[in-house]
Amino acid sequence: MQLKLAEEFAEELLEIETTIGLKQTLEQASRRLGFDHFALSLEARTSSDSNTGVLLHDYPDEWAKVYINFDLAGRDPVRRACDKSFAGFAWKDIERLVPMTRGDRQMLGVGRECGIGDGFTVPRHLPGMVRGSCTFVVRPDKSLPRPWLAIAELVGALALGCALKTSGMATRAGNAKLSDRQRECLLWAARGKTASETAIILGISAETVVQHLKMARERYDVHCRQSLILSALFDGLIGFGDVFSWRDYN
Amino acid sequence: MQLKLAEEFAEELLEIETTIGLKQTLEQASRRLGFDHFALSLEARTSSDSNTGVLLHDYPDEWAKVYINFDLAGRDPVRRACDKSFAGFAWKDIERLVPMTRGDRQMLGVGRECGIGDGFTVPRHLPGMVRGSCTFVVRPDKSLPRPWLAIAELVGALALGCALKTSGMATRAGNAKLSDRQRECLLWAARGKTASETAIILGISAETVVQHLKMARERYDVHCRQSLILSALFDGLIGFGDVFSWRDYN
DNA sequence: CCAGGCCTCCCCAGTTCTTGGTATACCGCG
DNA sequence: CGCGGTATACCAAGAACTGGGGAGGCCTGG
Repeated sequence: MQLKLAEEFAEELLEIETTIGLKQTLEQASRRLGFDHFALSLEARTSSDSNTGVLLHDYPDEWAKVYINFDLAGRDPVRRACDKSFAGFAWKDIERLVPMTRGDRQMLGVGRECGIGDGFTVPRHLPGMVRGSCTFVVRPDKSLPRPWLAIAELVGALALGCALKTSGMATRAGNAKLSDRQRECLLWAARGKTASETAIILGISAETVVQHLKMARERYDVHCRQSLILSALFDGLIGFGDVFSWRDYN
Repeated sequence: MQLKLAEEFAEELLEIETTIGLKQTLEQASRRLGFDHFALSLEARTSSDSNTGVLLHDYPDEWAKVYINFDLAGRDPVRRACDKSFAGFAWKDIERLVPMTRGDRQMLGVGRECGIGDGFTVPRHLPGMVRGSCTFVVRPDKSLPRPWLAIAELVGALALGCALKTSGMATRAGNAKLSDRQRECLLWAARGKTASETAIILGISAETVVQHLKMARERYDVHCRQSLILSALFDGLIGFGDVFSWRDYN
């Protein structure tokens, strides 16, 4: 019964092309799940110039103004909790995830005065790329619709995926630009190995490793190792897991 | 009906205290959802110490051996796709997320010969801390149980959260921090600039840039530029947006 | 069958990184 | 006030990387 609702939204979300459409769909979804407000934010992992994010919400104007004018984002405990949880969490349970200061509680109190009661936030991260969250909120006089939280989690995740797609931040996978051997050399380079070390690991000549990396740089049209690794990483030709988890073994 | 099953698991997972208990629960869950195998992995991003990772699975021995002995982790497209998706994905759809080489396809073929057919992987990241995934797999002669994937997503996320708690990684201290200047130099390095180019851009001596990068490497306990950039990128100290969107301007 | 891609190996000249130092100056904290 | 952190600057040796060549063998698709 409830899952069907989720599937409906899933189908809807797959067809959405614009952020406006996404907003409307989320608005409807949050109501049908028993919430009063929603908010979706997607931030590109850039520290400088910004403008590459997505922010959709139907919070009361009052609260939005307060939030922006006082730069509350920097001290928002919900945001901090997003960095600590794999799954969606109720705001009531935030203290189990991160320590709360008096100021934090005060901030939530101000929220309540603006019509923001308890909330359920679905956090998602893609390393090096984006941080996102999708939140569903009830008014202060209501409590969270427990039976629907699992569905909210699914809807939130789908909505975030949709936002990622429509925002253009996601790269659609093209064809692999590198040969298998080239990628292998690149992977060891990303793991911090020098050409000669890689040569020993792969059992080939150091010159060959250099050659593979040379060709790889040429294909990506970059002239240094760092850029090569970053490009391949961004393309998905290598992954953080490939690089770091290896490190744990030695 | 299906959601009830998920709630049951949720309750079970909340009470689990040991990784062994988690393994048993996941084993049961995967069967009841219509899968033949499962695998859960949680990797901490520690630069040096402690083996704080978690790896639980009930894959055929044969496949596990092949995977480890041939270092297939380095060319596993599933792992790479984990860095590109907010939500769970079927292996069949991986090509939409990351490019696949011939070697990748070959690898999946070997998997099939070992009894690993299609799979559904739930990826989760906490920036700067851990990356995890929970995978459910069917035998080569079967196809994924479509109606249960949403439930699998929920169960996977809960299991990852449980693993995070029991592994004790959740509380570990944060990551290395860099000074502003160090980060700035690092950023230009990530953009492919040499030390002397960066020096001109920042209006300081090339030697100073070298010094900043030297200190940054020290803090991250890495000995080369590539690793420094990757670490900072994974920790969210810099982002792809910082590197690539800059590139678009010039 | 042949062209083209891939993998392998080699040479060289020039540039850049890495690592080990030393040094001055500023600032905040206890 | 000293201590630690930060930012700046310099030197030198050795390792590593980059960009320019050339060359043979294997396999695959047209």
